[in-house]
Amino acid sequence: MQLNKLIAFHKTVGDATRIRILSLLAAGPKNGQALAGILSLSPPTISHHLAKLKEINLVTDRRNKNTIYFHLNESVLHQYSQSLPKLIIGKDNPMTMDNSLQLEHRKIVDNFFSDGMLKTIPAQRKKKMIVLYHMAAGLKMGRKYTEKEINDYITQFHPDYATIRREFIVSRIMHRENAIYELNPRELWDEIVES
Amino acid sequence: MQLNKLIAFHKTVGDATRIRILSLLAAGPKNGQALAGILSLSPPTISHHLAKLKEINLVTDRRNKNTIYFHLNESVLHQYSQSLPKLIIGKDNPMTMDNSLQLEHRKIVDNFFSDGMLKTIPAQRKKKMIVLYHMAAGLKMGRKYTEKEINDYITQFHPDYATIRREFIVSRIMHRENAIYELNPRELWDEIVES
DNA sequence: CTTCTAATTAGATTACAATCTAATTAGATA
DNA sequence: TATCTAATTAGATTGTAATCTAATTAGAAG
Repeated sequence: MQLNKLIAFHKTVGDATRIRILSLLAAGPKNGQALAGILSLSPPTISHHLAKLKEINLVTDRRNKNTIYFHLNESVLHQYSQSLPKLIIGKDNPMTMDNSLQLEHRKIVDNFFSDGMLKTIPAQRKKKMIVLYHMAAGLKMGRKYTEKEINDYITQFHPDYATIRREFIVSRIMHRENAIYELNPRELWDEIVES
Repeated sequence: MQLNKLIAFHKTVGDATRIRILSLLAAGPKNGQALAGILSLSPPTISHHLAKLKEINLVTDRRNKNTIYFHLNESVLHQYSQSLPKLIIGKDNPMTMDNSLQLEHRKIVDNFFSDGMLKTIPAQRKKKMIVLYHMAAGLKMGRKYTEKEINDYITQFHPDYATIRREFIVSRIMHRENAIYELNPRELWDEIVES
């Protein structure tokens, strides 16, 4: 799947009329005039859109007597939909936080935690980051937390919630806005932990 | 995820320049001038594209001194990429059947299909089974099909519908009774493909 | 408070895309 | 062959979007 076709796919599909056509075809093949009627558009306009959809093989046509029926090609839809993340970041599945825990990370976590409690805050930057990362894994991306909620959450790992809460901010794992706390996007974390 | 945002996503991402920006940001955060330099575009043009990417939250920005670093938000990319098939055909995975496509199956399918069309019918039994299995995934379990419907359906993958229709029968993916075609129960398939 | 740097906004240009009406084509059927 | 139907092509109009230069803003740093 090369770049140009993938861009063409997204451009083609980034149009309300064409999305409506695809939705209609998903229910079964239809001919041009039927589509024109349902969508209140002229036959040439439908022809125009179908031509674009056919260009990328999202739609195929089959004639029966005088009428041409247009069919949705579902597998092309799936193929293209899955290709963009693959192209941009080299994979198609979001990895979960714990998937990124390599053996080394696991060791460090085992060393610094006992029965789930953080024994001491690591002095080494990298180890500290891994430990913070581990604790933050239980917070929900996109959720907003009050300061009290954060404090309560942190005390499940360590009594000194103030220090650790501060570390979450300075390490840029979280940010605070008007006393509301929230996780930063995942990709930012990676950059931090790798560094 | 509502329609308008999804269309906006595809429109936004259906542009070569923005794809290049996203690819660059996937390697790590960059500031505007860096992007302008790499892409040989003016800073206002970069600003324009980044504004569109920020509108749909694909990109976030964070200031450090005088420089603003732009970050890719991977999870948004995944979310949107998976939403289109869900919207159009009511699910995001190619059929329950295709869920069983392991990596190996995926590779074979990618090899034998190009833009949804079957390039050649595999000679190896196992590969042929996987390819047939893939094509049959768009048929509905329990539904009865006329021969013409089956022919029409198959031509979306390959012009030689007669051969493939016969393969469906001999492989026991489908059966025919009084010129009516119907899928065999799933559990029969598994046994066939694994064997 | 002035100056520097990076980013954005304003405004213009150019290219492309959605839609229409009118004309044309491709097959089917009589 | 003549005619009918559905689809496409031609050509015009209108709207949107990519890109540039020039002017402006937002912070940082002296």
